[in-house]
Amino acid sequence: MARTPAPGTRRRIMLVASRLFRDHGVRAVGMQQVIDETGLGKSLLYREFPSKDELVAAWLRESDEEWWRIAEDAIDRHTGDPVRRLFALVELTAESARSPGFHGCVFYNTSLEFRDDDHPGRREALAHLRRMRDRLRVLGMEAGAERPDDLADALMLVIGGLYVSAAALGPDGPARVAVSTAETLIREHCPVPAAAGA
Amino acid sequence: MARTPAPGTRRRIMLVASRLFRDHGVRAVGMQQVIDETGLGKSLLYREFPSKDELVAAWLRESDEEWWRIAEDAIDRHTGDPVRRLFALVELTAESARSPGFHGCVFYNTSLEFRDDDHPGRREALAHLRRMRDRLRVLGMEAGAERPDDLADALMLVIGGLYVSAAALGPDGPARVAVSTAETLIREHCPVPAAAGA
DNA sequence: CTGGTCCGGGACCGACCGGTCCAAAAAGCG
DNA sequence: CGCTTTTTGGACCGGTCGGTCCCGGACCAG
Repeated sequence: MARTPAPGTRRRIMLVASRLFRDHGVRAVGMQQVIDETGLGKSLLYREFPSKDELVAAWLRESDEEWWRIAEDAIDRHTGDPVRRLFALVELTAESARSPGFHGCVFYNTSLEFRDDDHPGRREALAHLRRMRDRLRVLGMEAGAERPDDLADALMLVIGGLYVSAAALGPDGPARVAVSTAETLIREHCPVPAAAGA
Repeated sequence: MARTPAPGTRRRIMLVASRLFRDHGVRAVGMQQVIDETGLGKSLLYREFPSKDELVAAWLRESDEEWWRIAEDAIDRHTGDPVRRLFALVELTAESARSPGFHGCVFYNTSLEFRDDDHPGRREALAHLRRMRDRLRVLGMEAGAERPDDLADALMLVIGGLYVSAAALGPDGPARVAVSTAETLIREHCPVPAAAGA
């Protein structure tokens, strides 16, 4: 008998593919390149992922899961302060955009690379973006925003703008005011809880 | 002798290339496709544009020029009202993002497709984005913003977010609050000119 | 008509694309 | 050891990429 169909294989592929897709974009990376950099065989990759499209989709699915693991953790560090919980999500994106070789949000980027709604990668990307929007809306509601939908969408704009402008013009571009801009918008949308005095 | 090296040729190529690149992205469009849809010969295209990279760069250069023609015109429709002049630029981008097959800002998109700083297309794209930032800063200054740089960058975020989110989630996504968000930010940054009374 | 210019577009180039197949090597097991 | 299973990685498939070359026809001036 045989077993051990190599447990770490899938993770190894995903690690390499993730780095390549993130740094260079999906269309700019060939499957041969992924294979070469994993050191694995071609058949092994195509057994794990039946096609490039599926690899892309799986990559975004895992990226989404990882994002929410990190994000919910960051949010949970501010239990009891609903405004800061909302704010944490913006801070997290701003922080990620400050990393050296940053080239934008993989979800936005992939949705732009594949404009056919049937593409599995695009579908995963859009699903993530909708989840972001929803999460912001709920957090905005809990923060007491008068119009949580509007606040969530406004923050989505700031976050999206932060991503693309940091990718294009770097962290010293418009991205530098992202956090303070979000702060302004949150304050505008949330009635002051009469902090200490009034 | 000979002449008439076909005067409208360049424009015809540019028209087709522009539509294809805008709608499908640069990497998704082959030169053969451009040639086929122009109805022109292969040799003619490569005489006018020595390579695809140069065609892309020329496309963005012309798109930039066209943008500023339209934008300055929109701005000039509000002479004497510096706040509305600033606002006009945001309204214009919001309007363009509402067109049916909208797939984002060609400058942001192309800069994301080509991440090598030596790529001529990327260079043109980034140059345009810097011009946007500068123009917003000057308009912000003229509108009496306390910190024109910060206002310009905040508006860049809103505009960038508007583009990507409209491309991904459509005009009913976060893009719908772009104009009102920009309004909020402009008001926040510009000391009220004591409208009528005070 | 003749001579010359311009142009459409197919042949072709080497390279790479995503993907399939398979032979040989490697690794696990008794 | 030998047997089985896994794995490697190259050969190969048809197709497309950007780009070059060039043939034949259209066009025009004389």
